[in-house]
Amino acid sequence: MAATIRDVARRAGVGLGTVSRVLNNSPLVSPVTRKRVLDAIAELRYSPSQIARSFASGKTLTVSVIAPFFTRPSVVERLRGIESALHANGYSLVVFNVETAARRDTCLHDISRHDRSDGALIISLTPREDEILALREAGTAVAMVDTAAEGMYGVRIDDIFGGEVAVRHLLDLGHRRIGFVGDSDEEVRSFNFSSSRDRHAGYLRALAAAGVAPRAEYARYGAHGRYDARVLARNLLQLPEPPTAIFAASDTQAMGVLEAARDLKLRVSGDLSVVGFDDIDVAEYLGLTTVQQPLFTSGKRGVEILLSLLAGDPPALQSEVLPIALVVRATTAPPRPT
Amino acid sequence: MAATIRDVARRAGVGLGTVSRVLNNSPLVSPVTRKRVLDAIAELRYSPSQIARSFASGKTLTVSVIAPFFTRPSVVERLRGIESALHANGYSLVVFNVETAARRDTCLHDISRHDRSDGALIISLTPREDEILALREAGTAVAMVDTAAEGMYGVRIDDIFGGEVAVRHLLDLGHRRIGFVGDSDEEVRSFNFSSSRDRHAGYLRALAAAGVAPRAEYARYGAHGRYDARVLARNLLQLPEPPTAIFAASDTQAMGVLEAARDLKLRVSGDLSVVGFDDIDVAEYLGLTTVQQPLFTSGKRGVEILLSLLAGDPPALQSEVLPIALVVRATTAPPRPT
DNA sequence: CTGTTAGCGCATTCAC
DNA sequence: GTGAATGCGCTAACAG
Repeated sequence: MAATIRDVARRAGVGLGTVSRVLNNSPLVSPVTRKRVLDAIAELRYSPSQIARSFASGKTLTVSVIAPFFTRPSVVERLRGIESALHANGYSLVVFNVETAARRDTCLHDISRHDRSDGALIISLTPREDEILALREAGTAVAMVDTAAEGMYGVRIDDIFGGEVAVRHLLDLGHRRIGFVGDSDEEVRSFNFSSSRDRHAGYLRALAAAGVAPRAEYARYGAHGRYDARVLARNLLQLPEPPTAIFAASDTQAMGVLEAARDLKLRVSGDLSVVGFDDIDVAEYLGLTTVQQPLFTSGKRGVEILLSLLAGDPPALQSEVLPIALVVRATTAPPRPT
Repeated sequence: MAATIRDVARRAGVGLGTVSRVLNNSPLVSPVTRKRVLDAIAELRYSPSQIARSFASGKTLTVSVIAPFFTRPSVVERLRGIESALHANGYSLVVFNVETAARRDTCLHDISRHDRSDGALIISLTPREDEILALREAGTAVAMVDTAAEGMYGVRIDDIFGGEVAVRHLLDLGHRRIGFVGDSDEEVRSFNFSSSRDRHAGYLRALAAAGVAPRAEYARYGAHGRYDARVLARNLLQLPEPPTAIFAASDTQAMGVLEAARDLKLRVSGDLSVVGFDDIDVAEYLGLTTVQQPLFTSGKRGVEILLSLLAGDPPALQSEVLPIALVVRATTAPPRPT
């Protein structure tokens, strides 16, 4: 039914290879021949079979991306950067949404059978050592976005520093009783996320630098999302000596904190200061003070790194670190004088 | 480097076709032979080449989805439903993000070369007649999500009814001066979106049913998103006789309306009632009254429809209509007595 | 510059 | 039940 390259060759009265050359923009074709071929292609409404092409060339012009919870605004924005860069380079994007630990493992395993795609992008998930080994052994081209791992190329931010910046801001405002709401250990472990943990480390570091002793009861962990964060924050705020400020490991969790404040009729920033992380779209709407990171750019850079890997010239830096910035809005202020 | 089916055959001491049969779970293989083959596969760590497989079989086990502005929360949620259903059926998902009219056209055109994928899902975009023709001619399997078009299968909601429900709610509360904020004609035209237009039609219908004469100056259109909606709503609210309620064509635009109210120090719902559409995640956070539609389900159903199409037994209904529901929250109340 | 050839790895006929 | 043979449509390497 559909015309093949052979039909075109016959129609144009040329060899099969010549058509192929025209298709691939080889310079080794005389203008007249090229035109004849192009005419035949147009007349036959020929369109080359991508699968056959991939099969013969070994290249699929497709990249897989493994995205945990791809509905999270921060992930979506990274994906947008990825899709955009990929499309600009003629690549297609196949998406794997990881919402369970089991799927995390199978996805990470499957990409080593580098077959359906030329390479993979891994968002936020850190491969374990054995997985890294398998990937390397299989020779799969991989770029990591928002994480780093031994010997892997990628782009990320300094989450520890980010946490530090957020908490230092609160300290500078005069807060001393500062809470933290982040991802549960279980979640961190089963997916091997690192950002919440690192941001917590930054929180501790900032406290230490200011000579403020951390209190165990001020750090709470739950499933990512508004709902858990809301409960955790409520608990925090009902402590005998509640924190005057809370640093949430993400803007989404910060929203839960804001809800908790609302629940308890606390005024933000009067009674409670809140800092988030990511600067997702709604943060501005909410007037949320947060740590901004270049989400779109991270996806874009991830693609660029992957493409250089595929092209055979790895980037100079293994792990590129993107800049972050504190965005001060309306949810932070000095604590109420006691 | 990687083992092929031939290696496995040799290793197992069987013919090449037998291995293929084992791979495809053909019953025409004796248990002992099957075991021998499976052992060889395991020993060689063989994994069949998907491209070769697709090439030989003509099936790619991949579905393309064309999503306009896939960062919009409503679209993301549909995508999640799509990814989930696709994965459950062993299909991969390749995503095309459409953010310009030009890309809309090329994407819609490209899927007719049904080659890289077995079929396509089109979200929210309505193909024009010539595009439908091309799709049909090419024999591409397509399911539409959130739109409908002559002769195409798909799943959607009744947006006109949805608009009507929203506005009737406002009328029931006693509002008579009701504004509308929706997508600009230009946007609607270049992408061929239909939902905003339909919801506006529902708005008019509800007004008519209540015997309220529509006022041209009460309907404003701009680019989708908070920013334009905010400006439009501000204009609306600064009219000599401003509306007491505004129906926004989407929750995102409703957020812009809420911002406008904040700008003008109007209290929602005291001074102004607001209704959105979609019931995206933040709607609950905002206490936004809105029209809920089954986003995840729409994606899931879209996939199911597409798969039946691919399986050769088209669904009974061409265009399935999903239910919607008014969710009354805190942004609507009776108008202030005059 | 151009035509011809040999596979890419597998599914799918066929004979046996 | 099983093995061998053909071809999917194209690219790449080779002669010319």
